[in-house]
Amino acid sequence: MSKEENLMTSMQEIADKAGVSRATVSRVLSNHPSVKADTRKKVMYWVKKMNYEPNMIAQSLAGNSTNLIGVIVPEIAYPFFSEIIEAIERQAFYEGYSIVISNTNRKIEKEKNIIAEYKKRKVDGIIAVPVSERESVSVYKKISIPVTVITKKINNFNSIYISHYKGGEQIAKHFINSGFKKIGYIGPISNSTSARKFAGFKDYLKNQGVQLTDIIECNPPKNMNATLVAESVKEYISNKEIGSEVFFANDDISACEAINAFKMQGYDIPNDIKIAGFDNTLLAREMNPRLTSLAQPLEAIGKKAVQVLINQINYHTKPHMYEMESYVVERESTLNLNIK
Amino acid sequence: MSKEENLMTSMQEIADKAGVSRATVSRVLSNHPSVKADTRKKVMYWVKKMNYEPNMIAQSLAGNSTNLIGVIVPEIAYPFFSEIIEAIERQAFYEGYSIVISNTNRKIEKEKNIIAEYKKRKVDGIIAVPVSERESVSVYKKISIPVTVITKKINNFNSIYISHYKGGEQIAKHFINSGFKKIGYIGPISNSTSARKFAGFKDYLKNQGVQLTDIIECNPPKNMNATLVAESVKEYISNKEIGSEVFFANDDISACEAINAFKMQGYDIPNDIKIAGFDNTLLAREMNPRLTSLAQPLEAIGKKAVQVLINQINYHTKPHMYEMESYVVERESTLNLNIK
DNA sequence: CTGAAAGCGCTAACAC
DNA sequence: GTGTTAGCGCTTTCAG
Repeated sequence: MSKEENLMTSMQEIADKAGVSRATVSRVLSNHPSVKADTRKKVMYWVKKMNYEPNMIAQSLAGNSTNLIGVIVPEIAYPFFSEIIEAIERQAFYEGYSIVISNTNRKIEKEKNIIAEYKKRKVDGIIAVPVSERESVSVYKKISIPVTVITKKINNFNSIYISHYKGGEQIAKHFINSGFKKIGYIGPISNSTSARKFAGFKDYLKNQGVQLTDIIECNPPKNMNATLVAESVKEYISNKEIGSEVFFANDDISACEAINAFKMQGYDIPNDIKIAGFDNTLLAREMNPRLTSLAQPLEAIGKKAVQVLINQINYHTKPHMYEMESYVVERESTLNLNIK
Repeated sequence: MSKEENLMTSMQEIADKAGVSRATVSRVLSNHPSVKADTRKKVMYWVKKMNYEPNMIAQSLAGNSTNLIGVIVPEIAYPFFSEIIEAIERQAFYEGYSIVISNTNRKIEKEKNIIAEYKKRKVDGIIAVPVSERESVSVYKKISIPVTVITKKINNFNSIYISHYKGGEQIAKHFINSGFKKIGYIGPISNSTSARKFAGFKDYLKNQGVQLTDIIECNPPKNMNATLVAESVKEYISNKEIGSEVFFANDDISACEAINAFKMQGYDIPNDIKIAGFDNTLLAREMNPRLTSLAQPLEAIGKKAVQVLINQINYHTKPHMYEMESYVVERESTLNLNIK
């Protein structure tokens, strides 16, 4: 029990073995040019032999950088976010960073705690989906850590996002090009982000002289439990005849819920009613029928977020807005059988 | 530009303001009992006032603990894992730990890199879904970091898992109780984990005197892209008439793929063919029809994993096997309309 | 009960 | 080119 803990090979040991100073070992390891090839070789020999691995904690303390990126999302388990996270992890790993992740559950209090935690941990930067444009942002401003915002456009922050308005337009355009005349909408109509999809959708249709036949309003989902959507649909159906051939549901999960609700009332998808979703998550790919959905380039968003953040960390680049391109992925849920 | 970087309030500053030594501040902050109430108050006054936050990096270096848990999963974005991750995050946060996450993509090389990274980072412990029982485990053994394994049972490691064999049995039992006679299976029959589900399923049926009517073999999925399952199903159908009323698909994603394939061939689910999945992920809850599925208690697994790991970290507890209870969640995909 | 002092393992001027 | 010397910000004996 006496001589424990002396197991970690430290830089000093390498220095001793190689007959040089710690500084030289450090130089070799960080590829400092001014080291004689001979010395470098000697040091590397022992590094390999002793299987030396630098202690990142010590490096961080001395060097002022943790190579850690903090990631803040509302809900890790919603496929939309988990797919972005996967992309972030991939790029971060590639760039030599690790990621720490937390869930806000859309609670500003939790978000504040997370940020405080990340600050104490000295993460080099943060990639975040802010809970609230107002409250979150004021917190982000106070901390002196680079923050890159994703999926939302926030002034004075590096932001990587798609235009939800355009996304709505794209769906509308797709519907019209597919020959649909009677078009409906399922989702929130007033919550900020969701409402923008709706606005783009509605405006585009209006410009084309198309009136929305049905609007099934739902509250914005507070979490992945979207059963409210199914209920809204059911309630709507029981009060009113469906006049639409096709619906745009505000996100994939809502689309799934709506499909289930419609089916339960005897409607067949896509024969009686067609539906499109938004986000193009795993749900859209696996649903039956497979879901037409507006694809956000999740892989690209994650990758870009890391790149932009790292730039911000290293070069203090000025905030910039990166609007990514979205596109419609067509699948069976909106097959227009009349047209064919 | 001259006096940058002196912004962080350090412990020394608090000590100065409060007229005590750094040691005392440290004691106050770590709730050391032997501090006069008066002194404590004085120190806390300045801590609050200066908004002091300890530097965790320094704490880690001095104190030998990072309060970091490394999490290793095959695929962050598969709902099964992302739901566990969410549970892990919740519990870890509650216990004062942060989590760093990486994807192995089921590649042993990536896993080794991750472990090396975690080691350099001095994570206090690791929660892992090993890529391979043989190879991964030998790596885990070498590092001197507590490891808790989840979703698999590995000797000499704390393991939190369900019995896949029993899970298979439970599905079989459920089928029989539901009055099904002609039963089929879709999935791998030889890969380790998946094969155990199959074994339990098959054995239970056999004991009940039921022969499997159809076995649609698929390779174990190498990632979330399970289109191979749909192809296997299609191919099977084209060669052979389906003789089963109900199928057990090895996981939810396979069940979804199978449903899509069956539908494409004109079968209605659940009228013509019933299907059950495994894992009870988001997919099962949202699929149409909603999927009967064997539920792994994901929340419980994640929570337990954190608790067990922390115990292992603090008290060097001996490895223990924690077999969690699974259960069938019945939904529309296996509705037996003949029985009603 | 509190302070002084010795690190934790590494980096980065600054000398030689 | 390489070694010496200060730290980074905190914890923790050891005295007093």
